[in-house]
Amino acid sequence: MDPQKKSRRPVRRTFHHGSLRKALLEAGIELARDGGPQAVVLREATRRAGVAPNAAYRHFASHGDLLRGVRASAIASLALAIEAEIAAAPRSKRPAEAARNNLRAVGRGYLKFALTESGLFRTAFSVPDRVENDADSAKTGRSGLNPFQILGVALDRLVETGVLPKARRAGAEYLAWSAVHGLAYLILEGPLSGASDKEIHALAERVLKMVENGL
Amino acid sequence: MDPQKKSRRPVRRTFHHGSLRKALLEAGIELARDGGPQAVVLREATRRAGVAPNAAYRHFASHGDLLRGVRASAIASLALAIEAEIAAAPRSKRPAEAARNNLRAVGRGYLKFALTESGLFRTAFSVPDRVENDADSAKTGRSGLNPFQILGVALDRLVETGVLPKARRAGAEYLAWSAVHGLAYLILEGPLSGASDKEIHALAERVLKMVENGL
DNA sequence: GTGGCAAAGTGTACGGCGTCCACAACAAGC
DNA sequence: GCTTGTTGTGGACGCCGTACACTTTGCCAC
Repeated sequence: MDPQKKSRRPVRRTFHHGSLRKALLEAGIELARDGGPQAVVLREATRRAGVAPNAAYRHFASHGDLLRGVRASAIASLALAIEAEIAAAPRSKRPAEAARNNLRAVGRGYLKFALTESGLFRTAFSVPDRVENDADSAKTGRSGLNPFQILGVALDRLVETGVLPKARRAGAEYLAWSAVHGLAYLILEGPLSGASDKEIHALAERVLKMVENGL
Repeated sequence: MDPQKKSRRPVRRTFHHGSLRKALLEAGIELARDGGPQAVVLREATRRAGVAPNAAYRHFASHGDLLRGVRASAIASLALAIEAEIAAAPRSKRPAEAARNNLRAVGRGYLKFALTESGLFRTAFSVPDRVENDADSAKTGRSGLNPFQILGVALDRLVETGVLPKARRAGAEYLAWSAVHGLAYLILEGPLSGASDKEIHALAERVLKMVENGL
C-alpha cells in the first residue's frame, strides 16, 4: 500500500495525496468521535491529512458538506451497532417473543451506541437531514438498511407475529424512536448526565417496556 | 425611561450603558429566537447593544457564559408556555381525569413551545446543564418552578388521584420527558421535519397516550 | 516521447469570531 | 477635589471558513 496513507504526519512525498477525500472524512470522523459535531473543523481535518486548508474544497463544497459526510458515516456506525445488538439478542422459538426481543435489541443498540460513541451519536443528529427513505448507502449498516429502516423492519415483524395490531403500525417508528432518542438525549446532555450506569440501565429497560406497551 | 434602552442603534450619549448585562441578554435571546444556539454570537450582541465587543466581558466571563444566560431565559420561557397550557386545559370534576388532563397539558405545552419557538427551544437544550433540582429563578415560570419540576408536580397529582401506582412514580419524569422531547426533536431536526401540522398533531396525541399508558 | 489539459494541490488574503491587554471615561466616597 | 474602583474603548492575536490566482501533476492524443 502507499506509505503516505498510513502515516498521519504531514509527511507526503507526492504532490497528490491519492485519496484525500477519504482521509479528510476519516479525520473528520475522528474529530467527531471525541468532541462531537462542534469539533469537526475543516482546517484541522486538512492538517491531519497533511494538506493545505483549501485542498479540502476539491472534495467538499464547504465545511457543512464535510460535516454531512461525517454525519452519514456516523449514521452508518449507528446502524452497525444496532445490527450487532440484534445479532446478539436472545433467540426464541416463539415468533412473537422473538419479534419482541428483536425490537428491544434495536432500542438497546441505539442507546448503547449513544453512550459509548456519544461524539458520533451527537454528530449523527446535529444537522437536519432526512433519513427515512434515504437510499444513501453511506448511511447503512451491513444489511444495507439505515437505522430508521432497521427499526421499521423490527416493527413489521411485530405485526407479522400478531404482537402489534396492523392498525397501529403506521407511524409506529416515530413513537419508538421518540422515546429512545429522548432518553439518549437526557443521558447525554440532560438531567440524567450524572446518573449511574445502573440507573441508566434500569431506565432504559423501563422506556423500552413503555414503548412495547404503548405502541 | 432612559432613551438609550429603547433604541437599538449604537447611539449612546453617555459613556456608561446603564444596564448592559440585560441588554446583552435580550440581544442574545433575540438571536437565539431566530437562529438557535449557533446564532448567539457575542460580538453581534454587543453590536445590538451599541457597545464595543469587549464590554461584554464586564458582565459575562465568556461567550459560553452569555449563552448559558440566554439558555436559562429560554428555559423560563418554556416553563411559562407549559403553565399557560395547563391553565387552558379542560377542567374536570373527577380528580383522576383532571390529573390526566393536567399531565397532557404539560406535554402539549412542551411540544407547542418546541414548534412555535424552535430557536429558543433548541437553545434551551443545546448546552449540557443540570435542571432538575436547580433553584435558579432565571429558569422558572410564574409558579417558580422550572419545566422539570412542573412535570414532577403533574406526576405527583397522578399518584394522589390513584391513576399512577406509587411504586412507579420514581423516575417517571424521565420516561415522560424522554418521549416528548424525542418527538420534539424528530419534528424539529429529524425525519418529521417535513410533516404536516395534522400529522404532527396526531403523532403528538399518540405519544402522550403512549406515555399515559406506559408509565 | 512529448505537448497540452483537466484535476488536485499550494499561497495569499479577507472578514468574522472569541478573547487578552492596556488605557480612558465615568460615579462615588473621602 | 482627588482618589479609587467600575465600566466601556482600542488594538491586537490566533483561530475559523472561504475566495482567487497560481503551480504541480497524471494522463491521454498525437
